Formats: sequence, structure tokens, C-alpha cells
Amino acid sequence: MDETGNGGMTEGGADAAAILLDAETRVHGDDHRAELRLWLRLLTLTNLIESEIRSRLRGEFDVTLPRFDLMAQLEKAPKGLTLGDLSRRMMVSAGNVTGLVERLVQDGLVERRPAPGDRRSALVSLTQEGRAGFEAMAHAHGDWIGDLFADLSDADIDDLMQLLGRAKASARTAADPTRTTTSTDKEPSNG
Amino acid sequence: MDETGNGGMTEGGADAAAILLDAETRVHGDDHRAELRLWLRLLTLTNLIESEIRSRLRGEFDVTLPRFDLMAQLEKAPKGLTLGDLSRRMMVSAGNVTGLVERLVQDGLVERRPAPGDRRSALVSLTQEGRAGFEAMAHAHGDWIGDLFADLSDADIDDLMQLLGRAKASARTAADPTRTTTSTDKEPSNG
DNA sequence: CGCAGATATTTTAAGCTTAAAATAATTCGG
DNA sequence: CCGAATTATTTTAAGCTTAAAATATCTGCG
Repeated sequence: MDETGNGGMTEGGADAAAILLDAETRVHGDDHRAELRLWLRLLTLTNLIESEIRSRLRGEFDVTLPRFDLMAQLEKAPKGLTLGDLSRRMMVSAGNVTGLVERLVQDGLVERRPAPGDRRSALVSLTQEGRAGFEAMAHAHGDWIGDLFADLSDADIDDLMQLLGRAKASARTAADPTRTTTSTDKEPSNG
Repeated sequence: MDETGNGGMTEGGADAAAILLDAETRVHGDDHRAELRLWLRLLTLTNLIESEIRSRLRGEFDVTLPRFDLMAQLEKAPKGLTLGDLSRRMMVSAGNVTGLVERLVQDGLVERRPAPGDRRSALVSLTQEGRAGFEAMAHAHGDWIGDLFADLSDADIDDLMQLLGRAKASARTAADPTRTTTSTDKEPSNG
């Protein structure tokens, strides 16, 4: 649980010298400097873009990012979704969805009705106004993202997709050891 | 994701038909598909890591990410920082810092005292307990980040740093047109 | 049928976050 | 020295977020 982080694993049959060297580098040098810098940069970039998007959505459409995300889910499902569906697709808690839908209903952008056949559930869908509004927002949103990445070449984008995919796989493995290697790599709603 | 995923790219060189097709796809298809997918992937990865870190900080140290970030800033400035310093370095609002410091003081991890020479300001610094606690957290945090990126090669990390740097420059330009190209690229606190 | 366990949703308590308004203190030009 | 502008911080109002507890309903098994 402490220090070297290596639970005294001696397996692998290497000779004594190699083991000592390994122990030495761990003690003095394995502070994951490169990985920390990478994480910092990743976080900075994401925060930069996300707050720009938030700010523009607020300024030009008077809407928050979570509401935009929720509407994006509904737009893809014309027949409506239950709160549970939304919770799963947006990867947020159920209670969170309850509140978001509540406020969107008040704004007239979304409607709720009892789900046929299950009195516990409600089906949520975009209203006419919500659909029209989302249309405009989605268009602008696409443009903004295009602008924000405008200085990247097509090759840069491809490379990034590749490397981020690799990073995602690495993180998923580390975050949830029970996952079976290559499941269908879902991405959440977005912003 | 979905479908072909290829936004009608006509790469390769070409005859009139290809050019027309390209124009056609632009008119009807320039919806920044590739950039949107990149953004989605970036966001997914960041959220995945961030929520993993939050969860571990909460589970193992009973501390939130913002509090950890604030303490990290203080750790780097043994003489203490004003609330304004913290707000700038963490890139969050002043009101936000007021509340975070308040709660950290209650927990005994941080202390406030009037700033000498300016009665408007307060200096914030880590308590003994706060410093010791942060030490342990920072160590674990480094290990976690190392684990999460464990499957990336050194080359992958270098490439990512490079490409993310480029993306950051692009986003900054688009987000704030007044910026003069290459200023000192600050990264915020982190988690 | 009737109930135990699973599901769908809401409620609650706590904390994070921001923008904007309100306070308080400092600085600077006259 | 004085008052206007600036700077540091707090307060307020609103919304997002989660985990955990509480409700309500459904499903399947005996």
C-alpha cells in the first residue's frame, strides 16, 4: 500500500542487479511526471473548449450545456426517451435528469407524458419549440467546434483520434479492471 | 459512434466529378463531423479520468477535487496566497474560492490570516495537518495518473503532448482573438 | 394469488460553480 | 487632503451534480 507501490513483487526470474536497479528507479524517479503533464494539458484543453461552448450557448441561446446535451439525446430519439434512458445515455445520475427535465418542461422545450404500459416511467420528448431551438443550436455548436479546431490539419485530427482512443482504452482498463478488453466504445452525450 | 463516420471525404486527387462532389459535400455536409468526433472523444476521455480521480480522492482521502486543487496551489507557495491569487491560479471565480477556503478552514486543513499591509486581503496557507494530508494525496494522485495512462508508450505520450499543444493553441486563438499568438502557455491547477 | 426482489423515479442533503451586486480598502491625480 | 477609479473579497441567486434514502410499481416464483 505504500512507498514503491510495487507490492514486493519479485516474480519474473530476473537477476539481482536488475531487481535492485528497478527498486532504485522506483524509489527516486517514478513520479509519473510525463503522465501528470499530459493529464494537465488534456484537462486544460478540455476545460478551455468546454467553457467556451458553455459561454456561447448561454450568450447566444440562453441555454446551459446540460440542457443542450439532454435535448441532443431527445433529438436523436423522435419517439421519446424515459428518464432512465436519458440518465444512461448522458451518463449522469437519475436525480440529475429529474431536475433538468423539470426545468426544460417549464421552459416549454420538452414535454413529459406517462409511458404507456409502465406507470413508473415517463416518456420525455422535444416540443415543436424545443426541436426548432435545438436545430439552431446544433448548427452553431458544430460551427464553433469547427472553429476551435480550425488550425489542426486533417492528419492532426486523425492522429489525435488514434492516440486519444489508445488513451481511453488505457484509462478504461485502469479504471475498471473488470471490463473485457474491447467492448463497444461508447462516448457520452457531450457539449 | 454511428454509421460510416466518414463525412464524405473525397481525398485523393481529381477530376471534375470529384471536385463537384467535394463542393456538394461541403454545401450540404460541412458540419465539422471529424472535429465533432474529436471533441466527443476528448471530452469522454477527460471525463472518464476526472471522475475516476474524484472518486478515488473521495473514497481514499474523503476530499473533493476542488479542495485538492486548492491545496496543491498552497503547497507550491509556502508563504501563502491571497484569495485573489488562488482565484487566478485555479482559474475559478473569486466567490468560489471564498467558499472553498471557508470549508477547508473548518476542516483544519488550511488557515487564513489578514494580509500584512492590505486590510482588504487575506493570506491563506496550509496547516501542518493540511500539508501532511496533501503529501499523501499527491503521492497517490501521481500513481493513479500513472496507472490510467499505463498502456501508453513514451512515444504516445510525446505525440499527445505535441498534438494537444497544437489543439490548445488553435482553441485559444478561436476562443480569444485578441491574444497575441505565443504567450506563455499557462496550464491551470488540475486534478 | 401474494410477496420478495428488481426497476423507475423523486427527494434530500451537501457541495461546486458562476455572474452580478454589494462592501470595504487602496491608489492616484489634482 | 479628497474623491474617483480600482482592487479584494463576500454575498446572493440560480443551477448543476451526486450519493443515498424514500416511493411507487412491476415481475417472477412458489
